[in-house]
Amino acid sequence: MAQVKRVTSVDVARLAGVAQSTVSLVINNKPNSDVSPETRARVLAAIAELGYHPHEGARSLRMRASHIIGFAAPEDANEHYHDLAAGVESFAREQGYSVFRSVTHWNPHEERTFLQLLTQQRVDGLIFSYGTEQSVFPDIATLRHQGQPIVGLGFEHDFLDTVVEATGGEAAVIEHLAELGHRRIGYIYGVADQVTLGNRLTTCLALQEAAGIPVDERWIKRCGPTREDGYRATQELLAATTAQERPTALVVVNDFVATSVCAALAAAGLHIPDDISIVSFDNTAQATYCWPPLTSVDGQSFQRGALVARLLIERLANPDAPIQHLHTQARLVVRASTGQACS
Amino acid sequence: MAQVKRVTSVDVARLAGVAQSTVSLVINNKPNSDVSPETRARVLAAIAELGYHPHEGARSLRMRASHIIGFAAPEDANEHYHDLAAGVESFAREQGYSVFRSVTHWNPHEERTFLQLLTQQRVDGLIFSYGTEQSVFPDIATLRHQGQPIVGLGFEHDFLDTVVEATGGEAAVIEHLAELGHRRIGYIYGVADQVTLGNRLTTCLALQEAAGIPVDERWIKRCGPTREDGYRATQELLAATTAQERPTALVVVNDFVATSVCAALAAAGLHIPDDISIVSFDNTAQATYCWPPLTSVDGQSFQRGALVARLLIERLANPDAPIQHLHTQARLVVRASTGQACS
DNA sequence: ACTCTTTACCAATACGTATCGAGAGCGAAG
DNA sequence: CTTCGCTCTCGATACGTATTGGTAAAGAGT
Repeated sequence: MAQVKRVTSVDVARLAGVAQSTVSLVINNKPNSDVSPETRARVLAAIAELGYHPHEGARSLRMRASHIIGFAAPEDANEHYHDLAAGVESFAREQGYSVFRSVTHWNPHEERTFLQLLTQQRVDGLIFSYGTEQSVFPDIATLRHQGQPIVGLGFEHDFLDTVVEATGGEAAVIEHLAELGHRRIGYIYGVADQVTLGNRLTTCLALQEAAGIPVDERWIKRCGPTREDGYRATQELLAATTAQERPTALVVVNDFVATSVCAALAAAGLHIPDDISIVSFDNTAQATYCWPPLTSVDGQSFQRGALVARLLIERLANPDAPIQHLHTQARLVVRASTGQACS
Repeated sequence: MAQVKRVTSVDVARLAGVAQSTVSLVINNKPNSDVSPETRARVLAAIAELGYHPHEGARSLRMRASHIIGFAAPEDANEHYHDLAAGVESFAREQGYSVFRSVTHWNPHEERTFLQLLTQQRVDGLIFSYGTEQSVFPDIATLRHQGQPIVGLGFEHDFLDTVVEATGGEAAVIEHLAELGHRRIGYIYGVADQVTLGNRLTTCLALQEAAGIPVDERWIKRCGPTREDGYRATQELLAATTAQERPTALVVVNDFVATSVCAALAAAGLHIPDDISIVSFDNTAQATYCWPPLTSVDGQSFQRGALVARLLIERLANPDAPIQHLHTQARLVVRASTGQACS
C-alpha cells in the first residue's frame, strides 16, 4: 500500500504555472473574482488532475475559524437528543458548519473534556444540552466571561443564550388527565438533577393543585435518568401503594424513561390504559412504535435544535449582542396509552 | 462581553522571559527533558497565569496528525451503534484519540460527506460501520489505494481491515428454537442492503435446513431497517398467513426492529411468547427494558467497537501491514420472549 | 591556557493556507 | 509621448506550533 501523498495548493500552482495565491483566489471564488477565465480553467484542471482538496486544518488556522460547532448530549440512548441533534445539524449545515457530537454520560468530567474542544480551538462554539452538572456551570461562566461562544439547551442562565423548555405542555397534560377523570396522578420524574431540571414537575404540580386535584407525595417518584431508574421507581411506587390508592395515571418525564415504566407495569400485570394511564414528554419516534403507543407532549425537538444552533451562530457573528432566551410551543399528542380513569 | 483574547505560546514565552521553542519543550515534556527545573517552573507559572491552552489546530498542522478519528453510523436510533461507538471511543481515548461521530442516515451522499473528513485532513482515519451503500465502496477503495487509513465494521472487503459479524449466534438461535419445538420459523429481516448485510439470514436458513426444519418463503419478510419497515413487514406477514400456518417463532434482525415487531404483534392481539416467540440480535439495553424482555444474541458490540478502533490505530502506525479481518464470538441470551412452540 | 563535553537555551524554519500590497501589462485619454 | 486607470497576477507575510541545528556558558581534564 502506497503512502499517503499530500497534495497542497503549491503543487496545484506549480502544475498550473501560477502562484499559490492565485490558486487560493480560484478556490475561494470571491464575488469580485479578479482572476481571468483562462487562468481559472487552468487551475481547476490542475486541481482535478491532482485530486487536490484544501487542508481544512490549515485553513482554520489561517481563518481563525474552524466552522465546526460542538454539541454535547448527556446520553445517547434517549432519542430526544437525536431529534435535537438533527435540528442542530440541519441548521448548522445550512450555514456551512459541521457538528462535532459528544456524549457526556451525565459525567462532569466528560463535560469538562467537552469544554476543552473550545479552549483548544477545535471548534468555534459549543452547545450544551441538559444534563450539565451544576459543578460545571462555573467553568462555563468563566469561559463566557472571556467572550467564548457557548449556548445552552434545556436550562437557563443569565450569562448565556438558551433555548429553554417548550411551554404549555404541562397544562395540556393536566387538562387531558382531568378530562379523563383522573384524580390520582402519579409522577415518575427521572432526571439527573432535580434542582436544575425540575421545572416540568413543579409546573405540573402547581397546575394540578390549581385544577383542584390533590397532590400526594407517595405518588411522586424522583429518580435518575436511566431506564433502570425508571423501572425501579415504578416498582417502588407500586409496592408503596395498595391497588385502591394507586395512581390511575402516571406522568413520566420523557418517552425514554416511559418505556421502562411500561415494562415495569406490564411485569406487574397491569394493563395500559385500562389499569393505569401513561403520559410522557418529547414525542420521539419511540412513542409511536411501542405498545400501546404513548400519549406524549411534543416540544418540537427538531426546531429547538435548529433554534439553539441559530443562537450560537448568531453569537459567533455578533459577540456583543444581548443574551437571548427562546422557547417553542408544546402540544399534546394523544395516543392509546391514556384512557378513562379506572376507578 | 469582552472579545475572545487568544493566548499563544509566544505570549507565554514573553511572560516567562524565554523563547517560544522553550515553551514548546516544556509542554511536550519529552523524556530527555533538556530544560532546567527553574525554567520549567517559570514557564508553567506563566501558562497558569495566562490560562494558556495549546491550539490543537496549529499543532495538528505542524504534526501532520489531528489525533481525531471519524466514526460513521448509519442511524442513531438503533442502540447497537451506541454500543459500538462506546467501544470505539473507549479504545480511542485510551490511545489519545478523540472520535468525531457522524450519522449518515443510510444516505450515500452523507457517507461521501463523511469521507471528506479524511480528504480534508480533519481526521487521521475513518471507521465505516454497516449501512455503507455499495455505490460508496469504489470511493473507499480509491482512497484505500492512495494509502488512506479506513477500516470497516460489519462488512468485509479485501482492501480494508474489518471487524466482521460475530460468529456462532445464528447456530445458537436455531438450536434454541428447535429445542423449544418450533417448526415454523419466520424472519423479519430489516436491513438497508440485503446483498451486503444478508449474511445473518442466509446463515440462519442454511442451519435451519440442516436441522431439518422446513424453510417457507411466506414466513420470510425482507424489509428496510426502520421501525416502520419492521412494523409493516410484521403486519404483512400476519395478513398473508392463517393462524394455523403462521410461524410460531420470529427471528428479527436486531433489537431495534424487534421492538416495532413486538408492537405490531401486540396490536394484532398476539401474546409473546404464548402465541409467538421472538429472538433478535445485538442484545442492547433495550432488550432488557421492554416487555417481555427479549431473547437476543449478544455479539459483544462494545468489544467489536474497541477492536475496530484498534485496527484503525494500528493501521495508522503501520500503513503497510497486512490487512486483517477480526470477529468476536456470539452468545445467546435467553429471556422471556421465547417459549415452547404453541402448536 | 587549551580543547572537549555537557547542559540549557534560542533563532530559524516549516506545516498549508488566505490576504494584502504591489507591480506588470495595456488600452485610453490627454 | 506621457499619464492615468484598470485588470490580472504575484511575492511576502502571518496564523500557532514542533523541531532542528546551533551556540553560549560552564565545568572537566590535560
